[in-house]
Amino acid sequence: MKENLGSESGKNKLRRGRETGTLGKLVSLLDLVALADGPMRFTDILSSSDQPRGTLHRQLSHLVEEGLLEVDRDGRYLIGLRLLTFASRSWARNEFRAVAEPHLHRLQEDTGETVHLGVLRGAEVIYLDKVEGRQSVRMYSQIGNASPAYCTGVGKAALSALEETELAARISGLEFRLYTEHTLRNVAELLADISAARTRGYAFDLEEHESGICCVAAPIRADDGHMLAGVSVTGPAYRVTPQKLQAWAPLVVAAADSIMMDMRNRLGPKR
Amino acid sequence: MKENLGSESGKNKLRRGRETGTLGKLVSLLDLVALADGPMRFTDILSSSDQPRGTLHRQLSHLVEEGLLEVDRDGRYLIGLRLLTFASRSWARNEFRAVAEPHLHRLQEDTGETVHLGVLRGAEVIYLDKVEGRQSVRMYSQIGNASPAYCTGVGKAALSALEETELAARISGLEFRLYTEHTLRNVAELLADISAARTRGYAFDLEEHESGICCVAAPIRADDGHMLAGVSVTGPAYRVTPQKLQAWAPLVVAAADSIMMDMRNRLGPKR
DNA sequence: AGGGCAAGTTCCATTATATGGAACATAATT
DNA sequence: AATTATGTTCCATATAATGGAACTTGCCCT
Repeated sequence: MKENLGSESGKNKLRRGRETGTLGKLVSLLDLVALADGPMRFTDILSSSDQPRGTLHRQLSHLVEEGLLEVDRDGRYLIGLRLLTFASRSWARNEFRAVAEPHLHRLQEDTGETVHLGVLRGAEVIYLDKVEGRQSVRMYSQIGNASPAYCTGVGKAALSALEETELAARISGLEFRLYTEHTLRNVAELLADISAARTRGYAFDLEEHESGICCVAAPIRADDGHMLAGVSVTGPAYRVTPQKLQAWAPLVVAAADSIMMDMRNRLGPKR
Repeated sequence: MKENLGSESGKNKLRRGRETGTLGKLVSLLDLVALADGPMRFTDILSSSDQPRGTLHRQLSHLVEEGLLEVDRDGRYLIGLRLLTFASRSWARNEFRAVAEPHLHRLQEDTGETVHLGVLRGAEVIYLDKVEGRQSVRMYSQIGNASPAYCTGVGKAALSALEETELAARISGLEFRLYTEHTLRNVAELLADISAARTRGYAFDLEEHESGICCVAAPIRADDGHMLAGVSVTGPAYRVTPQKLQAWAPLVVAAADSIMMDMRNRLGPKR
């Protein structure tokens, strides 16, 4: 019933990509529930997925049994706390994050604004850390969040570290959602912006993702380019002028380079 | 209502409780990798799980394909960032956490010490939120972390809100690991402590989980007792004397009650 | 170097597991 | 009370997972 097409020997990069059998279907369900605005009833899920009722019911039961989903007292499904526990460990033991942390704090102190660390996954940025000035409120708001690379400073900075061909492959067929009136509209605009960022060595986000929010970001090439990431300084447009962003750029680039160096020299018991 | 014990005609070979088929095995793998101290090589996993090589290889490949695991450049496996993204959404949309947040901040301001919010899952506490005073460093350190209920203030407070029979069921057969010299040693000691907490209305943790760390915690009964949780104020023993803990107790209880009330009155479109 | 050995990957017949249609239950609505 | 929407269980069948073995690859050792 599924995509059994696709050939034999050789890596088939199907557009549907995933060929992970049972797991793929279950993860799709997790995704569905995670992306919903709130708890979902059985029927909501039934109509959004194309599984028959019996099948869906068992799949959900298994996910609940494993703690990946939970059922509230009204019988509605939501993402389970077990995932939070998994993520907690993942984050706490993340070497890159740990190496970067002191540099993020220094950058925060030097600029007084919020500092972000994010890694590139495909054409998305996943935020790994965030250091704010005064208020520690909303601490988790960004961490773990995945945003399109084309409209974020960290994303564009990371993209600018890619080879031309690799870059083209990643952003081809991208859908450009207009978050604000300044959001880039298509591949051409994005390529131009990235090209500029590449020659400068850093990227800007001028209210492209969220109105009133600007940032300057620098790329981080870690693990021989196997991992691409970025660090940024972000603030409200009324306070963070283009001149300030420009002035901060060297600091951001320096922080990114320091992180890269530390990653290279990290104490490896192995390797 | 869950527990579909062995039962009918099916032949269950494995004694292992969960009967979630393929998913159960994959989640066990996730657990294995998540709990490891660092990245695991294929062989490490092979020897820790009892799967044959071919099988394990495919399972890991599927997990990687879905982003639940990742492979570093040395071919070692670690927990994938995709889980962080799932968790991020789970956390951001968690109604209980959102309702509690303002109360946590007020409690933090009133006491000047760190405030925790945790929910009870089985005999474990999963920390949902944390509000610190000055330093916002280590922000994630607790969130998502799962700790035994018997040695944490939040855990014992939540346990004290259980019915006797339910309580007995949850803590029977518990293994008591001695984290410090003050950690409770067995069910009897735990029951006595919980009994005292129940009459008081709040629980203490006097360096039972971590040396030099004390706290006072109150239980939160939400969703008609369907969900049990707790809120606590924590600090270093040299600064947080038993007298101070005692003095804070009413504040903590008040915060817990306020959260409970807010949960009851939350704007429910449904139900 | 090259021989030996461990680590990692692929293959495919067999078997276990997931599937999905339909019957069965339960709650909501009139 | 009847009707509809919603949730749950059952079981023959189709599908996907299994695991033994063959096959690479990379590393260490004399």
